[in-house]
Amino acid sequence: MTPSKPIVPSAAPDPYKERILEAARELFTANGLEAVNMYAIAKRAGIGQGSLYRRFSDKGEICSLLLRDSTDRFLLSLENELALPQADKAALDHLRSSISRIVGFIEQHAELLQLIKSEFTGKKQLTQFEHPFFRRLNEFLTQLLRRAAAGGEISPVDPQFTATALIAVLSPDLYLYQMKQHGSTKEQITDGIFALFVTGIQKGQ
Amino acid sequence: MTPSKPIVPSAAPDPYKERILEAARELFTANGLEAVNMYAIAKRAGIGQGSLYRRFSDKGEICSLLLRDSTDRFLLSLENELALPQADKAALDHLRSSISRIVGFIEQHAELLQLIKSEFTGKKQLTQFEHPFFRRLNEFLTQLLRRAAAGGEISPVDPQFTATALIAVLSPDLYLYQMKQHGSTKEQITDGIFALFVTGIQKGQ
DNA sequence: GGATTATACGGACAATTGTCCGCAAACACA
DNA sequence: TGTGTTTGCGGACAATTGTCCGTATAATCC
Repeated sequence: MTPSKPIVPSAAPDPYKERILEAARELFTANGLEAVNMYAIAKRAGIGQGSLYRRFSDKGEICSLLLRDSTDRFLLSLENELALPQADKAALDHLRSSISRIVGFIEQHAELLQLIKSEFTGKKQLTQFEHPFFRRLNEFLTQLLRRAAAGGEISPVDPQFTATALIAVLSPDLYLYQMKQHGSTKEQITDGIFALFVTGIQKGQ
Repeated sequence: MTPSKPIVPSAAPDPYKERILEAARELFTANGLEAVNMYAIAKRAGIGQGSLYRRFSDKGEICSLLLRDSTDRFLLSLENELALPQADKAALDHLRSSISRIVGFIEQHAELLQLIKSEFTGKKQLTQFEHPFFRRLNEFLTQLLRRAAAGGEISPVDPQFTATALIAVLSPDLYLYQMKQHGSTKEQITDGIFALFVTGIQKGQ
């Protein structure tokens, strides 16, 4: 039994992955996302294309992992709040503040998220909603909506569908479109979402 | 001056386009959308790849044109209703029935629309909202929402943003996801959208 | 009507993606 | 330590996309 790897699996899970991510990060920051291809990443990492594709089937997966730290921290911070004891009737306020934070996150990483999404939906026959990030976000939002429903805060909507619809509206695609085509600000977009997904489903009034 | 072409420009705008669309249609129905590539379409149409790419930069554009008849007829029928004299306070009902019809259309052409969308957003730096079909749908929905706002039927939301959000929710992506992952029916999806985009923005109650 | 310019066809070619397999290093077992 | 097995590296290669340019045909102009 070799004590180098089996004992601490997190210490060196795959040295190649690190080198690939390092190479990708360097090339991305130097040339932009679009200008970098898989061959160049393999070359830069000093490995063969086969070894690269064995780990990442496309650029989107590399970007996903580059964002992994950020997304994990972000999702965890959302999820942790969910575990805290809440005052009654606070779920909708909680939803409102979560949406604000999510829009902020989308804004911060719009370009990378957009590429991840297009690669993810392009190859594979998948929808954006099946990506781990959106899947986890969906679970979070569904739970929040269920809580609001249980507390009688909202009219009887389907929490699962509403969460998915909310994610569709929170997608980087819509964000980038509103910015580019209509010069919307982050605040305008957030308010627009509030109107539909907070005020709109609020019970009474 | 040759009297063959200039006089009736609609008679033979581009004989090649017809042959390409014909070839594509045949190959698509025979082998499915995914299995057909641009080279095969050019070969089948009996032309060079250059001539094909001069007219269609990718498969998505070919699909767009294959759907063109359907989309045109559909959008025109929506738009024509808008021109009809309406009773006051009918805009929201009109929106409701339009949503139903749009969901039906999405359902009918989900696969093609999905491919059009992914090609359109993949190459080019465009969002789905910039595709002519969604652009026109957006204008239609915006106008309907403006009318509802003018009639005091809805709370003061931004019609333009709300229309875009509605389109995000009406995208084939969400439709296919709900069907595949949650076994939703067309009716459940339609009801979910009604709750957010009709009942939700309705004024009073 | 002969010369010049414009148009556009189509296949060769470059670029990129993704796969496959020969080969070598690591491992397992006796 | 020798032998058989497994793993996985990496580059050659196939597949596909998209571009480019030599060339033929049509239009325009003396």
